[in-house]
Amino acid sequence: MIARASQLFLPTLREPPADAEAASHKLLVRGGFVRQVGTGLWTYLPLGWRVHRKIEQIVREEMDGIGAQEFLAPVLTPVELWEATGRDKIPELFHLSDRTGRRFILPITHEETFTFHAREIRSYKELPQLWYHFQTKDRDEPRPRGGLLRVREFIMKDAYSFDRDEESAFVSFEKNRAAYHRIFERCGVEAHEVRAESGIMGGELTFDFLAPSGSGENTLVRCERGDYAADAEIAQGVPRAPELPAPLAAPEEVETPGVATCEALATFLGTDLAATSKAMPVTTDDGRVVLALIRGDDRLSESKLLSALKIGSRASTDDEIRAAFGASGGSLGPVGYEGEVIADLTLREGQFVAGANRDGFHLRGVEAGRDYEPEFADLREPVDGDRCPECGGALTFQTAIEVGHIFYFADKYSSGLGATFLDENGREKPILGGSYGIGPGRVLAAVIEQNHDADGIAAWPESIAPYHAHLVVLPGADEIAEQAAEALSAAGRDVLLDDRDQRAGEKFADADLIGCPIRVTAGKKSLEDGKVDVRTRADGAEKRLDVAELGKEV
RNA sequence: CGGGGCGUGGCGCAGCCUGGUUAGCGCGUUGGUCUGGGGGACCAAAGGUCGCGAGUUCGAAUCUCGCCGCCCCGACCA
Repeated sequence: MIARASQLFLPTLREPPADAEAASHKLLVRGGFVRQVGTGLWTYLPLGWRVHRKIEQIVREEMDGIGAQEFLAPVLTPVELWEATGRDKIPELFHLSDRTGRRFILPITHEETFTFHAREIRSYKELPQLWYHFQTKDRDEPRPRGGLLRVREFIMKDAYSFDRDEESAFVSFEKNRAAYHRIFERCGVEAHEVRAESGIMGGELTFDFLAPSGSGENTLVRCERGDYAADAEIAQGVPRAPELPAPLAAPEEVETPGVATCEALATFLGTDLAATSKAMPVTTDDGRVVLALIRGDDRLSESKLLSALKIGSRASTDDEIRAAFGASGGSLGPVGYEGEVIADLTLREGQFVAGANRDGFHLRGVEAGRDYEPEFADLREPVDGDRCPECGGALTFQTAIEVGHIFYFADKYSSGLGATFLDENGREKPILGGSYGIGPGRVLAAVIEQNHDADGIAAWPESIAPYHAHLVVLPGADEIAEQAAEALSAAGRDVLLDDRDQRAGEKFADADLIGCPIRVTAGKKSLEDGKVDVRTRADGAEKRLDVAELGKEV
């Protein structure tokens, strides 16, 4: 097809909006792909919507390819469905009422609605089922940010699988997982599957797809050799080995006046910082004071602590610490502490310096299992310099965007909503479910984050480009430009024919900005030899081609 | 929700501290002339409740208070 720029609403800007920071945010606005309506609320302009739709189509083809059936469920949802699963308390939900006072919510995902429909499934003979739709999600986000990176309203492709047993559910899960890899591949976005945080729930099977990006809210940790990838919130890096002093037969108290941090302690004693331990008392939501113990050179990962304790917690107050330990922060340690101690795995072997629970004193030679009995868990934040837990290779850290998420949740929704089936033996069982989400808008933003330069988007992958070719028409070359456009269009290419009455420089700048994979220029030179210049946006390679060859060559 | 910042023609900004003629500048827009392969030049023009509301004052874009909106950091994130 051929679109004429002179007739499009294509408001490109020379300067990025003052409040934009993320590259994708700046370029999407400058290139006339999107415009902001309010915080976290965006309109896709025609150019942006074309990209969105192309991404949708790829997702649709891959979902259909694994036997998924496309639905369309409503946004406005009776609150009773959400009360049935207990999710009506989620703070991100928008609530509203109709004129008679009936209450509704705007869904953040559609598990309830699809499980509601799954109640029509009566027999094991109707299973498995895999359903999906593209539908608007609304979320009362505490802080939308970064243009399209985190928004309050967006379209998501969400799919729901319904199976009779775990074995079957696992097959459904694997199908979706494989489809996701194909989707990101086809969209030209680099995305890595990582095991995601299971949080307090635990036991659930969940993977994120993270796209490395200049801006984002996740940190992707990967092994340089490609055999390990995880979100930093759960990644298990292997830290360097500490230089431990000669072991002692029993802990030995040393006076450490005025030493309040591990750094000061290591300096004072002349030991390796990694040979000290850091005591971080936390108070759980149910009021217990738990001593979290990590190596002196590490930072406590709050997400890992949450997973380990299976309950929320906060740093204990000075008063709570004094009451529990009889000492103040800076001199705390596990030895002699009556409460729970949860220690990082790095402290399992060896002797470390720890607080003595006596102000101004520490203990040398403290050994887990001998001097205190902790529960062990992975509690440390991985850091640059850690080694791969699989192979010992170097780990790299990259900020990333979560572009997809797959989740197996068993009967979590079907039990609340009463979605059951009868098996061969006539026994009623809960249907087992999983959900699979992709945000096309985030994919779109991720592609730009991964493909841009000083001039603009460099370039859209062929598969999702708003147009395949940006045809720059210079004065006098209208006729040959039309022929070139026809040739490209006949070959199945989408053509943006830039027939605006603008300077050459502006058209070239806009072409670079918008980032179609190739730029075709018809100008004065074309009038002499009937050829046009074809330039590849990604690498700047340029060649002159006969109009007749265009369809074949490009 | 805590911290920081911003709000002035379509876009990007100055003016505010130290109140005082018709509120400026660049880009863009409209008309015109010349131009024409990397955001060209010149001429003319249109376009602004200075976020909203109170207050102080003879007088408020400017000072005070309140509210709203937007951005960034943090908390949070099914």
